[in-house]
Parts: sequence; structure tokens; C-alpha cells
Amino acid sequence: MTGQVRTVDGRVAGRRGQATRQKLLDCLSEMLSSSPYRDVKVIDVARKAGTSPATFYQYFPDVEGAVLEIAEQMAAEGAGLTDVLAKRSWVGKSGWQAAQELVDGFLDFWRKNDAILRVVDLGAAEGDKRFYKIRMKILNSVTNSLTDTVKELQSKGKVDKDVSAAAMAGSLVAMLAAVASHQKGFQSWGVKQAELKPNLALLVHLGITGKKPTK
Amino acid sequence: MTGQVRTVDGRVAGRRGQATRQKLLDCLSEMLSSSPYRDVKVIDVARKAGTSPATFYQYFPDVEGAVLEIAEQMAAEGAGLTDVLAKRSWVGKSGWQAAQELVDGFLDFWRKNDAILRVVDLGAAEGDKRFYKIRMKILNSVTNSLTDTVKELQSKGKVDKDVSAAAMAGSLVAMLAAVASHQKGFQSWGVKQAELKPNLALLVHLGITGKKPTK
DNA sequence: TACTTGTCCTGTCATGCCGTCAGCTTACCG
DNA sequence: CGGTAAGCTGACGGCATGACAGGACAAGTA
Repeated sequence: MTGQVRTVDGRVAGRRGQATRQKLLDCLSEMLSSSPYRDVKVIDVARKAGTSPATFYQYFPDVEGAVLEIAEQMAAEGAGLTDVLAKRSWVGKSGWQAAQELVDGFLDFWRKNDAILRVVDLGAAEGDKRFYKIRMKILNSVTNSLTDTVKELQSKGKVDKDVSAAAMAGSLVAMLAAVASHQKGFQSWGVKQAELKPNLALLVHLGITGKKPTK
Repeated sequence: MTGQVRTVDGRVAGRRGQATRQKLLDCLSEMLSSSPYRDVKVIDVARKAGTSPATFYQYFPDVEGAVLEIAEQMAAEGAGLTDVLAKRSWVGKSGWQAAQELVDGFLDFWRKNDAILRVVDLGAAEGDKRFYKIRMKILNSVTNSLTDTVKELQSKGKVDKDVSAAAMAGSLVAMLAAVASHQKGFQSWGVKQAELKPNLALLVHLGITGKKPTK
């Protein structure tokens, strides 16, 4: 899939090299969780990995490059977010359940990868196409799936034709991503997870079907 | 209100000093729009302002500190976001209009201040309480207003009691903020502003009232 | 064992930014 | 005109960056 792992100067990395490379990625990942993105320095990552800055630059052009690598790995994992939605009916109780599971899956995934996702989000918002692409990769499976659902419901006459399926799906996904990345904020503001989830599910259901769920 | 503007070492800033300070803030602001947050250096800001790095450190402890200052200024401005909502009825056509105007105001405000808001969002997501507070300051007026609306509708029996007003309002506001900060993303993905806005308004209306709008 | 080859890592260096300080200049006031 | 405080900067030690050459190491060959 990735073909071959290569160093910056073009050599192919062997067993040992790949291990070092991965260790650097892991340490960077950890670092991103514990300190602000702006303050993450190559030298700290290298020290944490028990190696030297020069080694880091052998495998990655800069911190951004390494972050992109981590994000790619995560994106592959995140493709599974959409499994929940496959072949789901959005009519009746089944729809309410689909909405709930989508919300659950999303929040979990985000909580697990919040540090990287933060950086990816920033990069995308700043207009960096590489980050933007990865963000798409993660969100697209869900967005596309939801878009299809809306279109299908529209063709059956169950949803107004003047709804833009893509815009609706995109907005809902953006909402999920935003709420997920500010989960802590909600909590310290007095909103509990237990309240948050059903409300998000309700909004998703309302947005997709245009109707209140039958619970 | 702010009392007196002071330098880092305690002196009070006079006319000239305040002008320099403001110029630094303006240049920083511009810089944030044109290059990634991670790459904004004090020396560049100072150069752009026609002064020296030492001067920067006279007025701000670091880049973050200056960003907070800009964000404060913006937050004051952003308090006006809620004007649109004051004394609005969410019943009938008026509700649909309120939703539309809210979305309009939000997207405009975000587009105007996207660079700072990006950084504030990042800081908040990273758990920095100072950034989190400012984010609240900007969003709270809207969130609270929406929360009140939902509660009012609940007391009149027009909205289900099991909806958490705060969670719903918070989710909607988070959605608006997220979509706003990825406006460019939506566009390059094939979703036009003209489609986006009504869909967001629809979602807001659905979330607040639980019903489709009468247009 | 000695030699070769290619991978892997680091010491070192020039460069550039950070953050601080002493000290110079400028403005204001009696 | 002299005093005082504001305003600014040159210069410096410290540290991160990013490049390079060369040493360490493993594996294969004879």
C-alpha cells in the first residue's frame, strides 16, 4: 500500500530504521497530547525517543511532515467509522438507533485521537491542502454515506426536495467533529456527556429525516 | 474598563506606546492570516511593524499573550452577534427568519475574524483556560440566548421536556462555528454558500423548535 | 577471520530565533 | 533647563533548526 518506507535522502529503511521511525511517531503523538502544538520541538521528540534530532530529520522533513504521517495512519483506522451506517434504514426505530450509534462512534473516535485531529483541523482551516485531504478522508466516508441516505429519502418523497443533501450531511458531520473536539469544554460548562449524546443524535435524526425520531 | 495599559515591566503606556502596541497587534493579526500559526515568529511581527523584537516583549509576554489580546478585542465586538436574537419569536415565519439571520451573522463574523478564531479554537481544544474563556465569551451570548428560547418553548409545551436546552444550544452553536471555520473547505468540496446557509438555518430551526419552519 | 556493502545513527557546525538587559533617546513637566 | 519616566534598541547567551560527513553496526561473501 505505502510501497516502501524511504528516508528523506532516498534510502530504503530496513527493520531497524522502521522501528526507530515508528518510535519517533509514537513519541510525537504523545507529545502532541501533552503540550501545545506550537511548542512541540523536534529536539524534545528525539530526546523522548532516546535518539538525536538528526535522526528525526532523516525520516521526516519537519514536524508537520511527521504529523501528516500519523494522521494518515489514523485516517486508515477512521474509515471504519462508516461501518455503523452501512445498509441502515432510517425509518422508525432503526433510524433513531442509527443516529445514536453514529454519534457514539464519532465521539469515541475523536476522544481517542483528539490531539492529532486538533492539528489536522488547524491545518485544514489554515488552508493546507495536505491536511485538508486527510480531513476529507476521515470525514468523507461518513459524509457520503449520509448524503446518500438523504438523497434516497428525497427520492421516496420523505424529505423535502429543496434540502441540499451534501450541505446537510456536511453540516451534521462538522457539528459532530466540533462537539467532539470540545467535549471537555462542554463538560466544564455543565453539560454532561449523557445529555449531550441524545441531543446530538436527535439533531442528526432531525437533519437526515426531517422528523422527530420514534424511540 | 481595561483600567490602564501596562508594559510587561509595569510602566504605564502613553500615547506613543499604545500606538506601537496596537501596531504590533495589527501586524500580528495580519501575519496570522497569511501564515500558519506555528510559523509566526516574533521577529517577523516586529519587522513588519518597523520595530525590534525587544519592543514586542515590552508589551507582551509572548505570541500567545498578544493573540489573547486580539481575541479580547474581537470578543467585545462579537458580543453583538446576539442582537439578532433579542426578543425574537420562534413561532411561525418569524422563527425561520431568526434562524436565517443568526446563521448569516455567524458566518459573516467568522469570515471576518477567521485567523484569530482558528487560534482561539485550537487553544481552547488544547485545554488552555484563557482561550477557552474567550471562546465562551464569544459564543455564550448566543448559546445562552438559544438556551433560554428552548426553555421557554419547553415551558409552553411546544418542545419535548427531555431535550437538554443547554446541550442543544451548545451543539448548534458548535456546528455553526465549525462550519464557519471550514467555509472554504465546503466550497472546494462543491457545496455553495447559497446552499449551505438555508440548510444550516433549517437545522437550527429544527433543533430549537423541533419542527420544520414555515417559510 | 577479514573484507565489503549498505543501513543506521550521531557529532558538529552555521544559521537564525528567543527572551533579557543595560543603556540610550525622547517626551513631558515644573 | 534639569529631572523623571516612557519608549526603544543593540547585543548577548541560549537553544532549535537543518545539513553534512563520517563512524557504528549488521549481513553477506570469500
